[in-house]
Amino acid sequence: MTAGSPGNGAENERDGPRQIKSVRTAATVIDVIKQHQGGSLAEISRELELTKGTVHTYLQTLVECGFVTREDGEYRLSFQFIALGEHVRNETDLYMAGHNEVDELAERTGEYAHLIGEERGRETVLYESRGEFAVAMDYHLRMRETPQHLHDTAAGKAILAHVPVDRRDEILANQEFERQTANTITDAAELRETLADIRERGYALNDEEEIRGMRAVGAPVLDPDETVVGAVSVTAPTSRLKDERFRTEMPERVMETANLIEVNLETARFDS
Amino acid sequence: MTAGSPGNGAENERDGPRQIKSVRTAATVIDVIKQHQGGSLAEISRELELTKGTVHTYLQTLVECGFVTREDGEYRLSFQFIALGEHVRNETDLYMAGHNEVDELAERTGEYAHLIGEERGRETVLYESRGEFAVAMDYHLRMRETPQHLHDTAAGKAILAHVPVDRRDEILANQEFERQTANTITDAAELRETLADIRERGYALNDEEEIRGMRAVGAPVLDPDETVVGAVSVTAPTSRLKDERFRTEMPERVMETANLIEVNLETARFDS
DNA sequence: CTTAAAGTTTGCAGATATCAAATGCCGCAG
DNA sequence: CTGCGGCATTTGATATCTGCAAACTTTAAG
Repeated sequence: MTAGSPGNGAENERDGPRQIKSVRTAATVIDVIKQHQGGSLAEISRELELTKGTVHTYLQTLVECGFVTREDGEYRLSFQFIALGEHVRNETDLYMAGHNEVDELAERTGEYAHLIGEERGRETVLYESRGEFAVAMDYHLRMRETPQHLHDTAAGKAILAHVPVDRRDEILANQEFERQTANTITDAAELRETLADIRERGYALNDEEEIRGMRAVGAPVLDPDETVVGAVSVTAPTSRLKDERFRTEMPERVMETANLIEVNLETARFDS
Repeated sequence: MTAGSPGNGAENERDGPRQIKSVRTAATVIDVIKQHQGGSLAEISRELELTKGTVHTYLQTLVECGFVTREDGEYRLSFQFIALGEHVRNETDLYMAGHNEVDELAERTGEYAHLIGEERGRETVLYESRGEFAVAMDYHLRMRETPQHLHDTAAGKAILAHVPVDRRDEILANQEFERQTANTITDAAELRETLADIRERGYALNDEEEIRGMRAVGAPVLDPDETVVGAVSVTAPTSRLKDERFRTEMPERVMETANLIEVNLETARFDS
């Protein structure tokens, strides 16, 4: 090797900092298993373009580490991830400060209420509470299984509106605004305007921008020093969320909850 | 090296199948971050007995892969784990077939109800539902954050009782029965007897064996072909769960729920 | 019984983790 | 302002590990 690239065999990763190639590969293996919802050695190795022998070694390792299990010839992600997820949740101040308030919000509104966290420009559902009128939906399965973009949900827009400008620009630059419905905002300029409004009013609306027939109202949760730590939202069918209720009543409720959570965050210290 | 061991530098792993060392290391890094609830590079490398340079490379990689995030100098496990956990949950037939029934059970009894899955001889909480009398407890945090042993919970014993003998022996051989309270069964012979009873009656009791002051009743969930896939349980303070209610009424309720879930498992196909 | 596909093991050569040490980057004390 | 100490980052060199090819075993199918 002509020593041009950094000691590493970095061909794809543009000379970024040095990394452990095997760990990248292992992460890909996990991802393939996730996408395919489990699979055989042959399937996985075909997908990865690595020899069966190699993939076999990776799977042995991942099983041994407890990330993957094998059941009648099929490899699947193990329950360990459920436990780890729970651990991360309980470590997250926003969750500890907010889940009871979100329960309350769901109860008072009768609809779905969500507590949303942000990381790397994506949103993750930290908690979901279902009010009595909220019917079981599959919609949230998808959004809970992978961190989602921020441009097409009420909570996401609420967060985006309160992120420091430089970081916001970075986030927006690094993703396309995928169109989900006819109402999805896909234009950067338009989104920026909306975000300015949201910042002024203190809440965000989602008018069937993510899912047809569903509206949502979201409000940011801010740190004492005005940093966004996440958002709260309520989601309901358009038929139950319109006019006054959509534009006045629900925003007030949601902002109230967000405020309560902010207070909890300031008062209680969740450090162990 | 005298080429005695298999190509690998396996010094600790008794010549088991070949594994990827870096992946093992990465798993250890994740574990250390989990244990310490986040930490700086210096802390982590001290703990691991690897140079800072090396650990730095690992952390770069894990951040890049989305498993770890960095926030003001502290590394933490990322929200990705929450999403992955959710994914695994939704992939699990027992969860899909059981969580509504467990909600129902919690509502009817007013207590905590749990849906438990088993993997590698450990139990994982797949779902928890809180009835109206069940007070918030911290107890479940610990048990939800790491797969637990099976000998000291009602659900665990219910599962253990219905696992094929050879596997049961293997599980019991590979773990000590850690004493949690004065009532914990720590004697293998005694445990075997109890398990025989459980198999006969169809339910398991936990009489302050895991936590002082708490009792529980658990019943196994079986496949069409009699394989255990998990268990259901109800947990309550001893003061609210005694005499008839503990020994007759609650076992019936819990078994009924377990049965309903079995029916759901048979009827519905959850393959995507 | 034959054949094919999937899974497992192994030797080898080249790629790559790991270390030590240099460098850069704070914040703190004087 | 200066120098010190801890932490984070980068780098070159080399012993080690990874990944392939290919043999071998097992399982499923015809």
